[in-house]
Amino acid sequence: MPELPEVETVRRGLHHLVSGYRIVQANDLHPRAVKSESLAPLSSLQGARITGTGRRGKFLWITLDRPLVLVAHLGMSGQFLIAQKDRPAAKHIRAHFALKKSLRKLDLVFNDQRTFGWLSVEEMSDGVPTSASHIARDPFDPDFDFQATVAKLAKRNVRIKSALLNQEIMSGVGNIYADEALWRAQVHPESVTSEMSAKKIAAVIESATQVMAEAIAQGGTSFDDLYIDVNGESGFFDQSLAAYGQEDEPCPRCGTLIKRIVISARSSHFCPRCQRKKK
DNA sequence: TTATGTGTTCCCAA
DNA sequence: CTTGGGAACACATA
Repeated sequence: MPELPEVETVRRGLHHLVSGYRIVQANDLHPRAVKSESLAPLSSLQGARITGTGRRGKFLWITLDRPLVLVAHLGMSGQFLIAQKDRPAAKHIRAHFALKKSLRKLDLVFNDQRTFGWLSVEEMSDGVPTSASHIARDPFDPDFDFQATVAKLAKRNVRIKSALLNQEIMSGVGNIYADEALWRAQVHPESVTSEMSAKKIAAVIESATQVMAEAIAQGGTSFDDLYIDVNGESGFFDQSLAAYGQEDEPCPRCGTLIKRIVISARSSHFCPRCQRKKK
């Protein structure tokens, strides 16, 4: 399931490959492919030219030469793929776009095994599509307010792991990068935010930003071919994971075996020696 | 057959 | 009204 680094990898790929192309044809191929709140069906985008891309947290959008955007959320398994002859056809295609730029033609598909992802046609409001208006800025947003985010976390009464997954406090972090950020900051995932020092909270945000920046540089994390970019390529950050998915493997910092616990129905991986609740 | 999964939203209780 | 926790959503794989 794509988190910010994977969504950003997809956005960059799309930006590079489809900017300037005109949507010749657009069709949804599954009843849940397009959000019910969508202002219009995908077919209404026929004739529009793609001018660029945008992202906040895990929400992604394609801008057009009209006052509407095509918004996408990849959910747990959504993919944008450029069809290529030498690649087997994707098995869960939910939407298809035929694109054209002078004599060049491209087929862009939205593929999604688990159908938690969606597309929708929306208006922009305050710099983001309406469906993302409740999503907090991510740490790569030029207007991200670091101190305000520390303060917001400090007054919550939740476990830090849950707070990191809350996209209304700070967006972009999912289960993988939450575990990695906490490992780097040496914070126990069950530490309660209101009991943490501002310095510790700041360290967690800094670690999250740093680990996501490194992951973007590696093209994201791919465990299997569920996460791949628009060209079908996997990212390499899985080789750099210190905690996530490393149950019973030695902590890269101290050698203690990484432990797995469940916090609000999600797996959390941490080092029981260097991530203590009291610190 | 059962457990698990990179996410979000909705419902309920405090 | 606000906040936090858990279930639900759907499908594939181990």
